[in-house]
Amino acid sequence: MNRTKSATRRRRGRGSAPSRYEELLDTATRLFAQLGYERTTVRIIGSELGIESGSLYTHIQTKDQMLRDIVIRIANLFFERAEAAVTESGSAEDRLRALGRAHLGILDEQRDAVWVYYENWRKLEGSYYREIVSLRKRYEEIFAEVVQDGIESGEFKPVDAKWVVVVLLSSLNWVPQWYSPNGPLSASDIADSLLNVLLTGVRTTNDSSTASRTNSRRPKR
Amino acid sequence: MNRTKSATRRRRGRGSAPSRYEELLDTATRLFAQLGYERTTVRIIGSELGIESGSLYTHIQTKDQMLRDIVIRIANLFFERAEAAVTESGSAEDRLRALGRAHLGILDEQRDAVWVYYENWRKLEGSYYREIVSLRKRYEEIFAEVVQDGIESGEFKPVDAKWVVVVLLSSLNWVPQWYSPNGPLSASDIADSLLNVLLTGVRTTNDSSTASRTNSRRPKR
Amino acid sequence: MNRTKSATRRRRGRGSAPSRYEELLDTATRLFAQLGYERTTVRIIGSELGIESGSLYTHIQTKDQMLRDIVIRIANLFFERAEAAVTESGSAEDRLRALGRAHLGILDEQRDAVWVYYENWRKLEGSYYREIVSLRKRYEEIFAEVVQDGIESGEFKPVDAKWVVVVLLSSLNWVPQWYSPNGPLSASDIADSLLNVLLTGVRTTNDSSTASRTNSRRPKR
Amino acid sequence: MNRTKSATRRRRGRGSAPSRYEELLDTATRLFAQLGYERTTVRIIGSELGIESGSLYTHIQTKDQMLRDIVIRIANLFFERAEAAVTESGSAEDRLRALGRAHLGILDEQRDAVWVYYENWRKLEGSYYREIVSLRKRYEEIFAEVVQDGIESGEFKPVDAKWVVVVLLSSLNWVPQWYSPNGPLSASDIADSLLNVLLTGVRTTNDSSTASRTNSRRPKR
DNA sequence: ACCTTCGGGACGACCCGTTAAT
DNA sequence: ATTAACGGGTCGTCCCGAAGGT
Repeated sequence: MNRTKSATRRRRGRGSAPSRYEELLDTATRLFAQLGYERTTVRIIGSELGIESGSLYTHIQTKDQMLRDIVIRIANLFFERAEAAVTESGSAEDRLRALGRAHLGILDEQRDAVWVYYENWRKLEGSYYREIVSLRKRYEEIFAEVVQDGIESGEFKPVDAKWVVVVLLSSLNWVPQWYSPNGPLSASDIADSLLNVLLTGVRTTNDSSTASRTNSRRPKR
Repeated sequence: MNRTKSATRRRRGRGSAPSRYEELLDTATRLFAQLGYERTTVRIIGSELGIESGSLYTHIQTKDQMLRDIVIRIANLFFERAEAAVTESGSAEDRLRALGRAHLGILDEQRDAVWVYYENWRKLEGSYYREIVSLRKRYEEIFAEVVQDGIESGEFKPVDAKWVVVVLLSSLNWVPQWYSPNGPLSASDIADSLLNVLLTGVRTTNDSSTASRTNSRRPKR
Repeated sequence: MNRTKSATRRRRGRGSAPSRYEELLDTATRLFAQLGYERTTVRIIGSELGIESGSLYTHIQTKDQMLRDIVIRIANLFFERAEAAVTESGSAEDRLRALGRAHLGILDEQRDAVWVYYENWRKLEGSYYREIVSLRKRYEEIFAEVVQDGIESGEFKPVDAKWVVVVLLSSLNWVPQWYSPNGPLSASDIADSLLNVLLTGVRTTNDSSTASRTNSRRPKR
Repeated sequence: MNRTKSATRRRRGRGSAPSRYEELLDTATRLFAQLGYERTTVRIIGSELGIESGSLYTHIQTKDQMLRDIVIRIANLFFERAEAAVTESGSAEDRLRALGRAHLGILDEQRDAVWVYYENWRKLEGSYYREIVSLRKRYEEIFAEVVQDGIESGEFKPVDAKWVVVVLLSSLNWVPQWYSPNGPLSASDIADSLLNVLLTGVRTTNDSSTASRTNSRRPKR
């Protein structure tokens, strides 16, 4: 309980008492992350909060409304932080790094909620699902534009922006799968390390013809 | 159903009729992938096969034993194919490309099973879970060794092999999230495109000092 | 709500403000009539009144005490009005018509409460149930006495008073099942129309022997 | 259990084994009649049948589907029997008596189901509700036509057919409220007694002017 | 060998009438 | 009058087993 409250407080800033619903949502988030949405019963959520499962329904409408709330909040947060990150002027590389740090910063702050988001967003129904799909698409476009900018300005090689975005977002999105918050690496460290690899590449010789060689043997879409 | 049966036959080769259990497993795999494990009831599986749910239990022990079977088979398959891929001699790059193609080739062949694997391996209990963890670890090591080889032979830059593996495996593992089998891209295409980005990098100038710069400014969480 | 309040005022007369309890009871009555007792939750009643369900319990003891109150009031009202109707002197027919008008007049004034009464009186427990049974019995006796009077005075045919009462009370009791207050018929109209049928009969020829004929042929079952 | 089975057998005739569903429906009917639909839980139904509540759902879809089934069957039965009753030729009176006997005959055969029908038909949803409304309307029309025939042939007085039907159907519909199957009266007895009252009337003098007198003295609401 | 029928028994989400603290 | 909760209920669904039919 202490943990829950302090987490809420941290997120919502000092002084403002977190509403009971926010506390429930925090607990639910943690449990959904630990056990999975389906395996987390309302009884478990209740007992974690020290109340009966029925009492939950003083504050929530349905279990899946909680999931929706968690998912939509995070999807919006990703989008907003990304927008904020690219408004800062700077080189394409700087902005890409800002995007990476913003992305993993959210993971750092809201680990459980992010995990719940990744695992469950496809389960949302109808309009909620479509809203998420749309947000995810616009999120990708923010990345793609930065890469495109870099290519056009000559800062980046004339690669296919799409594949760069795929590699970058894959790397970022996969982090929750292996990242342990107690490890020595901060979110920024990871973002920079991943970007270093992506930006620098691996091959010693700058044989840029290789790309076209391998790519050329398929007519492409 | 035709699709299911022929898929089974293809996989088992030699025209041998698939056992009833294999048919059940194929159907279950498809449903677990479509609906999720928890939302797939034994009644749904049965009705998809044209039998009652109770009749399933002539062939299986429990529902989660089916899941175990699917997951473990795929985990082993990934490992075996990777091992096979690196025994072929060749440059580090060639072997890395072979690993990528092998990885995505499995996705191509067994899309549903692979998805089920990704989504559910963490749910396995005790020794099964540990078996998977171990297989995944050894799988990563195969990748790491190739990268390390490349670095030592001078074929690759003296980067941190770990991060290269992270980026590569992330990119590969994330493919199921966006890959549509009806699209114009084959598994090999994708593997090569991803590797091109990784090997070549993005930045025009090879300012390798950037890495240390950005990494050094760590205040930490 | 306006409707409810004015209805209450009308019923209690003398301009005295209806107590809060009366307001609750009016709202509950309306909801019990619309949704049925079981389907009307205390939360619905509260929200209709603009308060929380818990706040209801400042005014009431239990939900079923409200039901009791509604039912008993109506049962008493039926009885009292019937008693008042027969004290007026007049022919048996006049008194029967007065009874009919009184009965349907209550329906007109307190449609919802009457409906609640009909639908739920059997659910009352123990002494409350017995009280209602007794009131209903005495109510019937008032009707039976008037019919008996009419027979003995020669105003009515020498029929079995019991069956006359059954037909009359059935007709009156069934009115709520089809009566719409917005229709063109007043309670008095209906009472008179029903009594006209009952008093006059349907058959053209006054073959009073028919009654015994049909009744006599039956040992049956 | 014995009671249930024999009741089923009686209705379905000898030899044909009643399906399990029919048995459940019989038990549910009895309980719905005794306790009311809302107060009859699936657990009670199960325990009455000697099985767990969950096992009920091998045979039924939902609790309210059982209610629907009971109600619709009875509504149809009323309609079919009425249609059969009027196809027999005879005087209007004969046909009216046949209708009355048919109506109460159903009550006699299926007391509980009829009661459940009366108490719950309004709770059916959407199309089911509309189906019942329609059946009830056509049922009334059968009665109205017979009365109209009687009037036109001169067998009945030139009264308003509508009110005759109201009185007759009210009397018949109200019977379940007071009828005890163990009493000395058969369904046919009751039907005939009610019809005697209705056909013969109560008033000694056949003063047919009364109707207009009483009706005219009210201007209407 | 394969399937059906019938069932067990636990548990799912959710809702009930009601109370205590404020 | 509110807010939060209780505690036991609701219907419905789950996975699984056993008996028996072919």
